[in-house]
Amino acid sequence: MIKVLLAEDQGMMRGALALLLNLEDDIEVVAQVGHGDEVVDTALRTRPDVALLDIEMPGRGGLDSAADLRERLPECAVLILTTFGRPGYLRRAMEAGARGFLVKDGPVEDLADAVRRVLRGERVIDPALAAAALSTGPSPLTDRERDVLATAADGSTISDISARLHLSESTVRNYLSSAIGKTGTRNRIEAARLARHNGWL
Amino acid sequence: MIKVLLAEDQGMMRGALALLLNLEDDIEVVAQVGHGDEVVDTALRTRPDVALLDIEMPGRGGLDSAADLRERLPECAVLILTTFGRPGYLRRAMEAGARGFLVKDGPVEDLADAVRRVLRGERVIDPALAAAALSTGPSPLTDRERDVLATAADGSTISDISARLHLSESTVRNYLSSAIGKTGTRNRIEAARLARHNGWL
DNA sequence: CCCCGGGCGGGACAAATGTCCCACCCGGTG
DNA sequence: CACCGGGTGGGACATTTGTCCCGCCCGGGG
Repeated sequence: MIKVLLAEDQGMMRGALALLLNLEDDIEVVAQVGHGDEVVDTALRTRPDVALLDIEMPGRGGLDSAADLRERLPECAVLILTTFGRPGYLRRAMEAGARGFLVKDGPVEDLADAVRRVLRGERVIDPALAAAALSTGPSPLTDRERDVLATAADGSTISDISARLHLSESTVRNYLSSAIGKTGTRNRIEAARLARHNGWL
Repeated sequence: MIKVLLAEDQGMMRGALALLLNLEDDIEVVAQVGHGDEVVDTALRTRPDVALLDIEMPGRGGLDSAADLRERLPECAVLILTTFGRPGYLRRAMEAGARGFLVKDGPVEDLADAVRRVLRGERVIDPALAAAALSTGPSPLTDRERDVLATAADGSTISDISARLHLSESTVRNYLSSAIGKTGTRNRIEAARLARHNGWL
């Protein structure tokens, strides 16, 4: 029996997936969590063979949780399940030691299959997605540029950002300008959108 | 046997929900579509008792499809199922003649229950959501303000917007300024975010 | 008939944004 | 040691954005 931990914040999705996996007679969902902060604790308690992690979760995200699990429970295979096949997400998932990366667009049948395959040690990745990730390349942004861009994304002004990040307004300007330049966009909004689309935030 | 049409673009979600509903012994999913444009045609062909519609779908969205169904197949009850409980969505859903409005956050058990209840003629709406929709009020934006704000949301400059909407730059400026004023925000980014959050776009 | 709101546009102005310089500090690397 | 990239800031400047006027046209309601 394959023991699975399911981490997904959307209740209906979580419940439906759990039900679906439990229908398989070699799979058992031993734990469900709806918040990123509960992943590691629950995993340590329930010792799953596979952790199925959503990326966009409140609290500690799926990618960070994956890295945590890698460290605290290395025998547990991590399978990322996400809405968005962003290149940067895939890259970070691999760096965090995930064994598989599944997008929610695909057919349900893929899911149980992917669980079995990561447990056998296989890597489960959509080839088209892998190609996209490689062709997009890694993020060109430095840490600070990423911070500033992420903070700017909600409509904050320069002075808002400088206050929140404890930087001078000049510095914020410079980082924004440089992020805009590196992303080849025309203003902070386009830059933030592109960075988000590529999974760089 | 309750015949259900399921419209949802995310493959895994659609499959899981269909499977879940089919487990109920008084419910049968007679059709599944992953694109808004197929809703009405499929409904006319399969004559479902209840249409379960996602709002964010490629092609014709769930709200527009709901209105279409109301007209073309009035005996079919519409149940909206959405990720975001935006006040404006709920308002528009009701105006489009939907009989229920469910958010995907809730427990799976709610789903089959909601299907049965809308079929009995009941209205299924989360009371907290209804209160939020009423307290938020209807959109203060005029049609043009909405168009301009929606076009501005992706980082377009004034001249981009004016070109795309066949308006002069002055007019675009004026609409943006007025939308910013009405939303009580400080710039187009905040205005667009607030409008989107409230389901006004 | 008058008024009002909405669509459309012009002009002038202030504020915010984006660009391109400059400078300094620091840690790592050849 | 010299160099380089990253983090941090300043200053000057052009462009864009946002605001507040103004005007015109139209249709609907009192």
